[in-house]
Amino acid sequence: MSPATVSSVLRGKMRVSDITRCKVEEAIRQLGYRPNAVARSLRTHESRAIGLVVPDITNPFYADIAQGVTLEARDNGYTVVLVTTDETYESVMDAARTLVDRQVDGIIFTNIGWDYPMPARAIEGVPYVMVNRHGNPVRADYVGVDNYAGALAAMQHLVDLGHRCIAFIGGMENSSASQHRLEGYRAAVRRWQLQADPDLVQFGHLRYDQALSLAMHLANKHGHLTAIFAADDMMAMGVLDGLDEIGLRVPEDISVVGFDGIWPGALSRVQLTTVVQPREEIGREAMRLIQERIRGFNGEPQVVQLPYCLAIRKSTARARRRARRGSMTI
Amino acid sequence: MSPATVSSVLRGKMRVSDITRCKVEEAIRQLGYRPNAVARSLRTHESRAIGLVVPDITNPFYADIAQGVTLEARDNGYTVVLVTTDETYESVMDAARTLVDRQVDGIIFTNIGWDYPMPARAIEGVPYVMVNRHGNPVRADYVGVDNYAGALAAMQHLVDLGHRCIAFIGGMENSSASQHRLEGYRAAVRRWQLQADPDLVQFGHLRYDQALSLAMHLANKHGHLTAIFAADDMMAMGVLDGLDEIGLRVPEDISVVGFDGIWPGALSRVQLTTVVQPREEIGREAMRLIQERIRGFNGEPQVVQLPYCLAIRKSTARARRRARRGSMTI
DNA sequence: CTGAAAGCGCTAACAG
DNA sequence: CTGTTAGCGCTTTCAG
Repeated sequence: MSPATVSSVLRGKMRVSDITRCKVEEAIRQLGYRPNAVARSLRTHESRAIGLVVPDITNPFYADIAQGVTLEARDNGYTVVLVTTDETYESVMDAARTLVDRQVDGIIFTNIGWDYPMPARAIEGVPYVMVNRHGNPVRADYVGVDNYAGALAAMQHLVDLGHRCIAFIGGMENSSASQHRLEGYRAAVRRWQLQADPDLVQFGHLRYDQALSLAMHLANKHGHLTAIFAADDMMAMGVLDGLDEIGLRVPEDISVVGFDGIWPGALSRVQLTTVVQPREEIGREAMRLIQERIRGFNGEPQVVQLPYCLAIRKSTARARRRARRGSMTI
Repeated sequence: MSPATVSSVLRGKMRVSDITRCKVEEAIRQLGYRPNAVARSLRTHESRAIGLVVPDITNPFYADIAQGVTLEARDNGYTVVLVTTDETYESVMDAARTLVDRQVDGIIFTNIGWDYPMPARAIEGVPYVMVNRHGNPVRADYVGVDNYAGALAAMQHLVDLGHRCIAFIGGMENSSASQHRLEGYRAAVRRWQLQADPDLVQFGHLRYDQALSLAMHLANKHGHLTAIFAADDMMAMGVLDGLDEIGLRVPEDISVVGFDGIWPGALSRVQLTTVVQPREEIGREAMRLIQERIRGFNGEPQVVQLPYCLAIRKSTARARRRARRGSMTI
């Protein structure tokens, strides 16, 4: 039996008679034959693998996205090559190069800086999509939520509760997501004429510990501060813990809102109010977009904004004047 | 210039003169040439890729292990192919087949059943290591902690606090990790003559929601119950939330101990006492073991037990008789 | 020290 | 409908 015939059977081509097809299938079963995907890739220039670039798989936000990507990939016969970066341009490009060298059919980038000169030479010709952050201007397909509107909704919620002095703790300054959330915050400050002190805007670089100390600093310095809006849940949880540390109660003394909707925020002990993103669905959608491109779709960059949703839990409440620490109750 | 020469330069062979080496390197830079890893793999029968099989990347325990694997892989020029399973034998074998077809150099399996007939035909010849669970008997390299001793330490801590009626919520029954933790629990029951009721041992299958309802059930049914030892932190957090739900306070009414040491348990709102495993290090060690095998090491299966550590936080306290719900305080 | 040639396992194009 | 052939891009003998 010729290799070409076997190949045809495997690929389900219609050019082979039912009788030989059966014989081939039988032989395959007998010998336990498994085709070599690497040889196939070399020949067809298609690896059926996609690269997934995340800064930190340890953060449930990315883990959830990875879950979505992985499931959707499996359903479509794709395999996922996972690469982590340290958020620097160099490491992202390294990741891209590795992936391209391995001939992945496409790359999904999550959370990379919007000032990166993508597509760089490293990924010439390989389709890619951006998740959660996009470039400036948008040069590739993007999936995420409307960060501006989400932030505005969070702020609106706080304003409805009577808060007038609200701090914002942002993530990475070179990220479209952070910038749009900050714009949402600023729009709210203008629209409802909230206290507008530049010192109320700080950047915690998406890190729990930085947010923790920023929260302590802000709360101590600004006696009127009654609410903090953190640009992601990791930071929001840092804020919660920082506030605990200086004896401030949430939500009685200070309200806290996060962004993302990772599961630890929903624990009954935490009950973080937050703007929840459909993370797994974002991952799946990214996988769908990349497949379109792989199949040759060549239209303008698509921007897919999935719906967010404000989960009002127990970290927010009506604004009340804070009792000063160490003073008598007024 | 012949391809052979270029190849020699790339592979750092000593057979090429410095002068041509420079010329080649220059040309490579000029043309932005990047070698095709797929072609190389086909030729050398080495893909420099390893497969990582996890049940659920969304669980921080696996995410942390994946982080360790990924970092160690990157440091050694390996790439990680991530596959998720649904914990069934079939899906694990599917994952293995996919990985083997793609010619990965080795596979790291986390948390697969110990009754699986590994090595199965699917992975004949491809080295693999098991993380957190091993087969029965041990047929491959394994990395984890001493689950028996860890469980015993957790129990000892509870006994030291005066607890005599302690429930155990286990994970998967067909897992070595769960079984060893259960043995630790049973040894403690015998050694310190604790209350030994078979109904105090339940299985929550590593799921938050199942542990949540089991905790409510156990606490309601067993009035003397003063402590619960959950076989992993996800379940322990379910226990915490279940207890909250029926108005029981932790640790005043009931103490809770977990296993793993995932970060959400350390939040100041949660403060879960737990047996912490060095998860990232476990991932790194798994990657190291697999590389030894890939390099041809062919000795007996190695069992690497990394040190655990009991983190005593705020979910455990001295045992006290519980006030019965709805009754007056005694 | 360098080049020519063979071939990894597969698929596509072409003949029979 | 089936078999033969050529090559995907690389590495590795083996000659020169």
